[in-house]
Amino acid sequence: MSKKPAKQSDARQRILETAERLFYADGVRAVGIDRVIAEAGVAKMSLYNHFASKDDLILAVLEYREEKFGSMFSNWMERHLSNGMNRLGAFFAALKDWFESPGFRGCMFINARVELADAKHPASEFSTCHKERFHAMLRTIVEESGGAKSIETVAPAIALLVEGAIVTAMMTQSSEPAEVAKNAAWAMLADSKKK
Amino acid sequence: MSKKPAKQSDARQRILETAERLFYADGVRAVGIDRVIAEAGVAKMSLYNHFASKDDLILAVLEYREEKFGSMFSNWMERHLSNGMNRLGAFFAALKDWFESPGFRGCMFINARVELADAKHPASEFSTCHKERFHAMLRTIVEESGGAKSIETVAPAIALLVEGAIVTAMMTQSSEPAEVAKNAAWAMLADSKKK
DNA sequence: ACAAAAACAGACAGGTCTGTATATTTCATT
DNA sequence: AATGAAATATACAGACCTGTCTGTTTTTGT
Repeated sequence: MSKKPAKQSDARQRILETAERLFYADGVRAVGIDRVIAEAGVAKMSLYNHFASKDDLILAVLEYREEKFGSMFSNWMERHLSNGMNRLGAFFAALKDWFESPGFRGCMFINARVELADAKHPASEFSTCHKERFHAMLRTIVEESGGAKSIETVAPAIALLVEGAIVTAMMTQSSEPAEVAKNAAWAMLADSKKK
Repeated sequence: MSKKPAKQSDARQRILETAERLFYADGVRAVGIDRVIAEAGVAKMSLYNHFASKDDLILAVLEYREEKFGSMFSNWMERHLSNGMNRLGAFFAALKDWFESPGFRGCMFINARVELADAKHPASEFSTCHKERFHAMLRTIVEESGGAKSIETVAPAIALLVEGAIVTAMMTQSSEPAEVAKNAAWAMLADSKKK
């Protein structure tokens, strides 16, 4: 008995989605609470009932972003996988899809880390942890795609290529870095197999 | 006759140096004009006599930063070059020196681009141009260091490695990415020569 | 239908921000 | 010593920021 409330608050979800959109587009510092509640269509007290402070909201948004971005990226990859592409190829194709998606402005976790400046800020620490998880995922893809002997050196190098591609795509507003990174990663993998 | 003033304003230089330090450490949005003038020891009107607005100051600081960072990086490289290292090796050694320098917080131009969000902001456009210049310099180093046949593909890939290393070093507060990038760059160059 | 929880609206406090205005002081050159 | 440019100190306007407080209305579970 007793169906637990179970229905997560509606206002909370609207706040998260709106804040993610605004924070990503304009930056966590540039966007004020007033703008979030106005565009989310909620009362200020609703926000402060769900989140202790703006810093708390930023952290919650990043947690939400990790999930949403993860499934978005998975979807892109799935589409390429179902076209017969191998996993690493699908990864870089998805990377390109991301760079070309409307409103692309780089990696939200890097951006938050830069904007907050404080390495001890919970959102900063979460961002660093997200990068670890992202690189671990990339590493399994590399493992599965090429039987590289020296995975210990190849995977971190490919991670750098990907991070560099993200930043360069953001700076130049171009998806070309995805191609450059893909080709370099392939060459590295092929080279690693030869040895 | 008439020795032109010739002596560049003292206050202006103090403002630039102080603003560069604060903007780099805490971010251009987090640091207010009041803090800049307080730590520079100048009057507010002195700042607004030399710079039309804060946006104008940010741009001037980035121009100043490009020069200062360029000579700092050159000095690091020179030291390694005089130890018999080749140019690309010296580049990555200098990169590591930078990562380990006190107060390292990534690339100021990337950071400014992220914080300002607006791609049309003069400081954003300057940052993008700086990256072009930086990558052009890196390309000549790659050309001189290895007789890579396929410089057209190797140089941009190494640029991605470097950008990725900068961002990852900033996120993880570690200089290890410099090593990873160096080894990957060497492997790519060696591979390129084989063909 | 009723009581409790949640969301709403809106004012407000206290602080910070950029940029301006005003009036005084320092200082190099003549 | 006189003059004019530059730097100074300080106050202020107007906007924005986070977070709180006080009520009212809507929704929800029993």
